[in-house]
Amino acid sequence: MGADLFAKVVISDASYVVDKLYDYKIPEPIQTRVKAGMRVIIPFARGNRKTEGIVLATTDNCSYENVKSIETVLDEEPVLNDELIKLVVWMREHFFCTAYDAVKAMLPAGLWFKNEVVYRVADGIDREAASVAIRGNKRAEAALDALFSAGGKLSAEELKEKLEYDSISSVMSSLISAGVVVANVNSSRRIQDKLVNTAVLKIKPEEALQLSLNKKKLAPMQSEVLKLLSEIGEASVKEISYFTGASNSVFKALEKSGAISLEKRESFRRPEYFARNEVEELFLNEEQSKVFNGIKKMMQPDKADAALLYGVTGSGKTAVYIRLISEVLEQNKTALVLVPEIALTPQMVSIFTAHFGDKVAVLHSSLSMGERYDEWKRIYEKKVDVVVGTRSAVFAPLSNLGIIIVDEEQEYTYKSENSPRYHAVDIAKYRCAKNRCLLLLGSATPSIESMYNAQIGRYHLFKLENRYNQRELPYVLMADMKKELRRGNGGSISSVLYSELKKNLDSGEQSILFINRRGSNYLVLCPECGFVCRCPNCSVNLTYHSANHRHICHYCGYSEPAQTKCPVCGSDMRFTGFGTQKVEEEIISLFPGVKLLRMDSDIVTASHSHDMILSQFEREKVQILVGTQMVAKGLNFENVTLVGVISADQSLYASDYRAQERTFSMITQVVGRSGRGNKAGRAVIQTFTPSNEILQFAASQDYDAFYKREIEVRNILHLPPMCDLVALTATGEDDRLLMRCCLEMKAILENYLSDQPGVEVLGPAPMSVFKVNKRYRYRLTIRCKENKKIRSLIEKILKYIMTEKKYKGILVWADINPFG
DNA sequence: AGCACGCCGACT
DNA sequence: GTCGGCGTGCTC
Repeated sequence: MGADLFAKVVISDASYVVDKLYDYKIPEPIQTRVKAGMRVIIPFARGNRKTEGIVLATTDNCSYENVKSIETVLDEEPVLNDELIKLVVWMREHFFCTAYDAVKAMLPAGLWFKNEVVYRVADGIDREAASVAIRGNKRAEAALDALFSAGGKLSAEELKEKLEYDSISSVMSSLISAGVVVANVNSSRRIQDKLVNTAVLKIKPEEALQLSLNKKKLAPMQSEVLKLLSEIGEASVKEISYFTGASNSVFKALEKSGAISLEKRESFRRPEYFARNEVEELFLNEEQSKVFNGIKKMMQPDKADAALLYGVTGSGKTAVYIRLISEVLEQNKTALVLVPEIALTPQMVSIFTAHFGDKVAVLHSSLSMGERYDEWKRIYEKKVDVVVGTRSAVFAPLSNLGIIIVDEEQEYTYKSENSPRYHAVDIAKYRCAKNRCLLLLGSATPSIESMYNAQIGRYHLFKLENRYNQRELPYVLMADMKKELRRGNGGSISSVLYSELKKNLDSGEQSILFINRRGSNYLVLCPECGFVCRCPNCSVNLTYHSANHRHICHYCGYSEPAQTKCPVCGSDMRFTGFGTQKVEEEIISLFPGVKLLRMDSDIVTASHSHDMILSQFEREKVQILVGTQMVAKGLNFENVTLVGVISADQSLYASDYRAQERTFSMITQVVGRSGRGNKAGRAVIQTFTPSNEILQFAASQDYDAFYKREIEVRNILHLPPMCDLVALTATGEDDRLLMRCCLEMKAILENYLSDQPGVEVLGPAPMSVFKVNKRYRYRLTIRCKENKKIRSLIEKILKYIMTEKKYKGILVWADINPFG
């Protein structure tokens, strides 16, 4: 008898309140199989319902008396390594999520298990014997009827459907304890490993060649196949058939003769990227070389460090990244590159695949589940050294990390909006510290936080201040929309933008118009009585969508047929707003016959991808491209010499403290799209407040002045990076109860934090969209320097609200430094 | 959060 | 006796 072994397990469906480590005994027969990082099925709670969990550690002692045993092991190999297991625990404490929230963020969905409880009639029990055992319980009889009529076996889902009552668990557990029924868990994965039938040469290549030439002994097709295999050793049956025309019987015959064997080999589903055959030689200019050498010097073995690379748009940050990664690979280490949104930066992917070929894995949201899973597996199996991906790729199971690069680190897409509410840069920092490697943040407009860290010496700062090939920055014009209005132009195109567009149409150069708003938004209102169509579930106005002629709520998805008459006074309703569609219509009426393309979330669907629209724009020399956020990033077209920002104001005067920063960054990016070729670029920014300081800084592309002003504001108003803002958001259907709940949370916070200097609790404030899906939303904001004491207080408050009966129906969550 | 368990009243 | 409703407290 070996010594007892125990596992520390976290449970998949545990709520935040009961989420902790549970001890389970590892039964003797599976003791050698169970390792930390493997998922298991365990009995949990009083009903011993079969639950998925993951082993975080194994020990040889256990202080808990009534310890239960692991039932089955789901994985053959750990799916999380030691580093990621530690990260799970860290995330749980820092982001107020359950351990399994963190686990799920790390694993591709294709690897998740679907655990289905299946009930089966116990061996040797017939219908009569079952009745006797349960002595006439009506519900149990009904369940037995259903079970027997289905042939003795039903999943919990199927059984629930057949019975008229919801809670089958108590009935089923009584049947199980009566020995009439047994329950099993059927764990299946949504994505299976893809296996390909492969022909493998089993004799020496020379021998195979010899044999293939012996036409008397061998059928012609067999000889063809052997000849091919003598050159390449092995290939998939499908490929060989394609080249030779050989049928299945040919392979069977060859296998029988012992010349080849047919084996199932693992294959990887990979998306196709536009093949870029020529790998451009990377020449770094003097400035780039200096930066490259500086950063390279920071990459000392076994040294964690961080750097910020501030490089103006078009200064060639990517070339520096590539050279640094090559350097890392030479040291036999791996590299992780995060990008804000791959679909918007296809160029970036093609550059990386061109340079590192099959050594790169790409992870992003538009991959199919199978592709995503296989890319993950290639990383896990150490088949790749470089990973390029969006937010969740920060969890890529690369071992031996040498560098993590976060490109355009200020982008909001790095912050997760759902639990776990992490920021990819924070995770990257953690991983770099643990792996003792370099964190490199790159940006044309660094976040105020990162630049501050650079200023106080926490990050090394590197600058690329010149555009590649000394290209000039675009010349920026401001259009005063107030003046336009006074002159009687109520449209969305100012006279300045009009004349610049005209110039480009005449010279055959292309223009991009940027609308900082989603989709084809039209506010629907009555011009007579002022009635506005509003969502019945949320406190927002509905917008008109021409695609389906309906009014739609952008928060909950509610929609109704478009109304043409005002329901209050009967007048004709009017659509107003700066949607892409409206701008499109205006352009067409201003420039009849113009070639124009629109790009927004309505147009960009599965059938019309970004790539297709953009390549059409380039190929057909479309004169004007009108679009939302999508046109702001990464596009690189030589013939674009004019960019127009239709309205800078909505974004600039948004209510959160990051609005200025976001607007500056957005305008800088958009303006950078202009003049990427030999011709100089222009940009027009339309605004009602042309004297606004931030817009002035953006127009002159003066990041330093912008930073100086913004950090002063943050200092005076006590905002990040001078402190942290921890948000406690609560939602509920009962407005007054919700308010009471928030006030109690505030009182608890103030009471326990009174000894902490400089800590302040703000709110409760209604969220900018006060009501979503019939639920009201308030937020408390704690202004503090986040620390262990505050975190544990917040954890206690969350647990208290979640379990307190009087607050039934209220949901609360915490978010450190939320975006918006 | 589930969900078993225990207590209690109603009904056959 | 048996059924179902609801309050209580635990989850290795």
